Amino acid sequence: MARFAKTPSALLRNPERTRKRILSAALKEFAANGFAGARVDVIARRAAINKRMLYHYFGDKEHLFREVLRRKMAERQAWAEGLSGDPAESLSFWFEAACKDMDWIHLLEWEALEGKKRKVIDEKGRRAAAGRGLKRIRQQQTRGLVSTEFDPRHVMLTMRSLTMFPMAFPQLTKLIMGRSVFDPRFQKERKKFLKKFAAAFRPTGDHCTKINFAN
Amino acid sequence: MARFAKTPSALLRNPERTRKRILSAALKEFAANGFAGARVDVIARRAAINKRMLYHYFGDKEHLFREVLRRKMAERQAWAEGLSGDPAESLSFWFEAACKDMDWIHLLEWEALEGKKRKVIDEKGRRAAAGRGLKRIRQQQTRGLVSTEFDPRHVMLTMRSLTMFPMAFPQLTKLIMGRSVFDPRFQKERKKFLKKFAAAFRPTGDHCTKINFAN
DNA sequence: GTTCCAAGTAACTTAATGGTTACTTATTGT
DNA sequence: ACAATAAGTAACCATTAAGTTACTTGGAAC
Repeated sequence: MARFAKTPSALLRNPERTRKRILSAALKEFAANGFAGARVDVIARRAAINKRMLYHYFGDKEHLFREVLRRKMAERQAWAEGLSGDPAESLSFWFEAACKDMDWIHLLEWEALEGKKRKVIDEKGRRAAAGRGLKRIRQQQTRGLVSTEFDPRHVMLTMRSLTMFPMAFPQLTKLIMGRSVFDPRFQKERKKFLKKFAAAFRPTGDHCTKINFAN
Repeated sequence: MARFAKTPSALLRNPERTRKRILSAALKEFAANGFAGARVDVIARRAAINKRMLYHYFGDKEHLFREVLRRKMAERQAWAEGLSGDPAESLSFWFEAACKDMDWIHLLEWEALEGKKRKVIDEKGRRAAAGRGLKRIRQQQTRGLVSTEFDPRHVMLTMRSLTMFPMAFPQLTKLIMGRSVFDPRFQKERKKFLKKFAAAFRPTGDHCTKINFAN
């Protein structure tokens, strides 16, 4: 039962460590190359494990892929729950999140491109998460922070668009902005822009009253 | 010189037709599967030509890919020049364009994901096209149709985001909207939303005067 | 009409890659 | 102590897919 000191833990068998190594290597590889482009041997090499172990733990490439996605999904969903739903805040938050976690953006992008065959992963959970997001937007509408002119679904889709697009299409962003999407100056400017632009979601009717009300 | 009627043209040698067949089959295959995922044999089969001809005309897979991209780029750039730069109009136009030409969206998406190694195709031409777009936006600013509060580059990036995102991430759109991105109802609703939302770009300050002016 | 090159075909080579076989070694429950 | 099982390794296999070799044929120029 007890593990003796003479056995240097780094060299001994350690299923947990092996699993983790495989998963994190796989995340990088799948994010960088998609499912079809990912190389099982590369994952094994980067995880510093024998390729056979990968099949031992995960069955095959497909299952490994799904497991990687599942974990990212869960991480991300949890990550999002603390949000108020105020556009100005949400936009900044999600934009920053996208900047910090390119792997996530890439996985979604690969899913969009390769996923026509494969069924959507964790559809139930994601639909539920989307539902909670919509609810938060509706709350903001009743509080007068988001215009009731807009369908909450369209608001949400729009916010996703604004926050994810630059990282999803870095080459277009570079062409338009003249700066790399990773350039901190771009990120700062963009955040500032989004803050201003968030006003677009606020109630602003034909009558001046609403504007004054919003502030 | 003269071609005789007895030779049924469909069966005879015809370099032009062969090239075109290869290119259009390649477009479909690359758009659907990216560079790494595309299968040369599939392209050949779909083009109803011998695989060897593909190498005869285009050298290798890589060159064929670049040629396909180049052509789409050119087509698309030409396609865009007739635009005024008015947000309401542009948003509708580009959104509709995205709906109608999913291949284009996909190619850009593949470029974003796979293009880290490969250098950007036709960078000069695209940068120039972007520059012309920015100019149009600046014109709209001086005409008072777009707020001078916003950096034209950010306006452009925002407009691209709004118009391309749903098609680029159909699975997210489906999760949020509850409808397929191909559902005509979605497309119609979205166009209506974008039309309203275009107001976000119009000048609208802290003073009521501008709102009245905008309408 | 004969020569010559582009257009076209079929069969092959080579390398990569997902997955497996057959084996050894550590750990653990009894 | 000792099966039984889980963790781990190395070499192998089957398939696939990009690219080639070696060849034939149409047709335009002279």
